[in-house]
Amino acid sequence: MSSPRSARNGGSDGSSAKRTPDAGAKPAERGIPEATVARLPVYLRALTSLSERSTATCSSEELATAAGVNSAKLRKDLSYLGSYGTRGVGYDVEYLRYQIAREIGVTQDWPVVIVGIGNLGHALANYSGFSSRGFRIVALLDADPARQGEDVGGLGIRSFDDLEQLVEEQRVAIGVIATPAQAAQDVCDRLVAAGVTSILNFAPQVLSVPDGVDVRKVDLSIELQILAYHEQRKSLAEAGADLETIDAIEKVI
Amino acid sequence: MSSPRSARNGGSDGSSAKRTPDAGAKPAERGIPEATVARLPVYLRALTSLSERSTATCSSEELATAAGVNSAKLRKDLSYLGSYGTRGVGYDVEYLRYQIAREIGVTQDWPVVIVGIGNLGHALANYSGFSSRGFRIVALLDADPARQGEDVGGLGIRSFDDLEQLVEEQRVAIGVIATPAQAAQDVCDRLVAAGVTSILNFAPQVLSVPDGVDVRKVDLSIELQILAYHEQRKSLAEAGADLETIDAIEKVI
DNA sequence: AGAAGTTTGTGAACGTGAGAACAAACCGAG
DNA sequence: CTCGGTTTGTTCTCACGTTCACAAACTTCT
Repeated sequence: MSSPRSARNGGSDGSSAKRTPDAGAKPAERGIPEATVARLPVYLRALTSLSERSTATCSSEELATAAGVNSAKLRKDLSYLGSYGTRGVGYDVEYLRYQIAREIGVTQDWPVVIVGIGNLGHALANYSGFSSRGFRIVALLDADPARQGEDVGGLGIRSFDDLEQLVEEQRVAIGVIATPAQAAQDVCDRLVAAGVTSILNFAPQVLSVPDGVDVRKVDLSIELQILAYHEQRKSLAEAGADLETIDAIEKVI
Repeated sequence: MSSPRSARNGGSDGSSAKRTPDAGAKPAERGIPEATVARLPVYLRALTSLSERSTATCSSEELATAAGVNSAKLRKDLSYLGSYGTRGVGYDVEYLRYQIAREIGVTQDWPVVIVGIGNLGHALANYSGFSSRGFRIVALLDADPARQGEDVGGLGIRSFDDLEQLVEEQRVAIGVIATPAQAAQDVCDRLVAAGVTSILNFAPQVLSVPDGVDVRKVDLSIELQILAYHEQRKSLAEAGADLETIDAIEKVI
């Protein structure tokens, strides 16, 4: 895994983007475990929800329930950020919310470009959850001239050739790929060359990127297939048969 | 976690749906590790791609590269399914592809309902990756009468009230939720009551379901936030400053 | 047939994550 | 001020996942 161009995918649960274990020189470098990082946005959302209901403080138990995890895990996750709670009392909702937002980095604004404005691209462009959480879509790009000029969610679709200029001018660090699979790697290469260092990939395609670039993938059909696996097991189990036997028989066939 | 209605979310990397550890009576029960299950669809896709290029056999190294993992992990994953390779030679592409497809359960056809046909629902309904991989969308449901009747990808949008009848008649086991967050739990409850036992949730909302029901979530803004976290660390590191110091200073403020 | 070269499958070491349990710290009542 | 109740932060243990390393098994060449 020391090639200059290694795919940074894998991980334990479908989508992922692990940083190289030894990204820095120091051994620990105050690193928050990846599993915890993935849960922080969930806590943030739960806190926002509590805040909207004018809740001033909450216990780890309440917050954990709202976030769908157990309280021990929650407390351990929060302990990586620091000691922001008060024993015997709980957490101040607003304070904790700000601390998590700061740790994730969503107190600042992140400009984002979306490439590939098909069905999915349209949905992403219209998704309000981005702007409300520190992300600002600065451009919608598509290689197809027929689509260019069309207005989607208040933004015009522009040529993919505008990419380099855009990234430089607006300091875009995050790109979203919503193109067909066969175009994904080329688009990815252009994004990286233009200076994008974080990519969210919706195309069903393994992307290979140089070190220092993070890729996370969201793959709809993979999620369904994982569900299908469990569903199949359920129906087999329901049939009251011994799973090993069935598998053994099927394999012989 | 023994409540009759426990949220089955969490997991190490964003989206997930762990089964209860002791789902069956036996200790092992030929269970394939969850992390492996999540990668099988990736291998399946890589094999399909190789097959389309008329490749008859491949080594674990080749397949691993195509799937974006390292070869040791690939071999270990495949070893949970059985011994389908030949030492000194590699794997027969077609044979292995069928074995993985059978293990996942995509050799059969899975009827799927999609609830909530907004922007995202439209995109999902038009996504060709479902049908080509063993999933058949049997209905698009929406509670909004204004949307009902509209044709999306060859299917008419129907009333959400048709759900129960549909699930029974077509033996639907998998449901996709693409509604706004505030409707998600209600829709989820209706789906479960109707007999759906696997749910793919796109709404930014923690769902609570009874035991025996699997939920996987796909959350776009969470993925972006995870990227933002790493992006922030990158820019701090690039500034050449000691991360601990910066964090310490910011926290005092 | 035997030797040399490949490649799989797996045992063992290592690292990471989850959960239980508990001491430390805080609040409020008396 | 002290005591009892509450809740956090942390330690310890166990389970899971990843990676290394190598024997077993196969092919090919001589």
